[in-house]
Amino acid sequence: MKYLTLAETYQDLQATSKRLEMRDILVDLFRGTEPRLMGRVVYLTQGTLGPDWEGLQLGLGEKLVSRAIALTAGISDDDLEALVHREGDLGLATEAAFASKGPKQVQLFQESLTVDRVFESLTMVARVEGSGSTEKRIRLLQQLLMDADPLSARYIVRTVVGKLRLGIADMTILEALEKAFLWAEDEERVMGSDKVVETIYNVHPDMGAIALAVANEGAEGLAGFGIQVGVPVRSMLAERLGSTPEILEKMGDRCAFEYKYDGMRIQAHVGLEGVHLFSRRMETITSQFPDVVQAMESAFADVEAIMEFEAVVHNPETGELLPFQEVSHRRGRVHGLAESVEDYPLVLFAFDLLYLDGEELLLQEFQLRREALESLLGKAGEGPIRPSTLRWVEDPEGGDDFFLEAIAAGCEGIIAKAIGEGSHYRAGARGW
DNA sequence: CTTGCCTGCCC
DNA sequence: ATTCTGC
DNA sequence: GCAGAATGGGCAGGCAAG
Repeated sequence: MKYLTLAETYQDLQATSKRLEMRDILVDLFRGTEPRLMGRVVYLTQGTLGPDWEGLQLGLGEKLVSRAIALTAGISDDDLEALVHREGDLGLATEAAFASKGPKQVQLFQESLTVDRVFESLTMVARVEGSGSTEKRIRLLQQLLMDADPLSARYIVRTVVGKLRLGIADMTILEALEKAFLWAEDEERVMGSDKVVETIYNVHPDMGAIALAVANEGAEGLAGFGIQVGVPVRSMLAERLGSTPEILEKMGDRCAFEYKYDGMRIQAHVGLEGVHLFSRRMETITSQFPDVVQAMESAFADVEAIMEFEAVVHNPETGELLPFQEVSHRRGRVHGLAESVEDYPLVLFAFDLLYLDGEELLLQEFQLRREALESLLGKAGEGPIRPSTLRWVEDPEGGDDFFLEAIAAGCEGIIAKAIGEGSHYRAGARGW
């Protein structure tokens, strides 16, 4: 498959803002794609090269990509900057530069770019490291752009800087996958009626792998993708509500209030093969938190579980909780890990349990998950792992006190959580 | 060796 | 994280 | 109400340059 085919599809997508139309453009693309290529096509359309937890980074942003473009098009940095200003973004500027004096001129003997070539080149860019790697990354991108027609160049550049701006993202791609491979040809349904693919994606957020499976095997391909220790579950998120009446309307008269800790979210997976930690955005952060790994190992031996925590730096002498800024010193840390563990000691407030010893708890009501969590934590004993502070509420009007209490405890506020019917864990959605 | 740009990811 | 837009 | 894009503050690491 030519990359230009993909680029033309992207152009079509940009031409409309109607979501159903966008979805159908993607459906046509997917149905016309060799199954073998579906993983790569979907990753590129997402603007990635693999699942988030694999941590591939291109390591090129606006500045460095600009250098590659200027070199390839044979224009000065200043000229390129002027073009960006005129055209609106770096992708369009590249297209314009290539169209007027593009490298197409030297292209008589080259084959046009394929999806494979683009994907593999970008993967190479992501893999380079060490001294001289910046230069090498730029050169690799330059070589790729050298063979690109103007339209392809627009989207390659946007992919690398991480701003495809197609008007579509995860949800639309998932719906398109569903329609392309699970619906009969020409079938029409209410949008989002089944959401089989999305449901799988929520517990196995690797769209390339899912696309490949569903393109090759249809619905049966989805069988192998259930919730699994070691694979992150998409986080359920909170939305901001301004007032008690709003909370009442959203949650009904009975709900739970919980401290909203000013820390960093960690999804912990413990199992027979060790501990895995993931960030809210499904990045692997295991090696950055050896203290957390150790705490999990000693608290949850012989257990298989997926739990969610808010990690907060505290003062062990006073028990005082410290603000987000403190825990942010630990994010991304590779050097001086032992010192940072000392300097920024963590408390881990457990607030949800998604999986326990072969049992999926995602679909259970909040009370049940909370009970299971507390009983699991009961076995953990003393230590940095604690249950989040929670209050079952009969009368939400009385939430003001709890709010003030949370603020006094060093928290950002409170979170209202629905209970009872419909209070399952809504992975990937805003529901708290 | 130190400094500062650049990138990526947390909120 | 928040804010804005279009459907 | 949802999906997507754009934007902000702040931190650490990797690398290039001095």
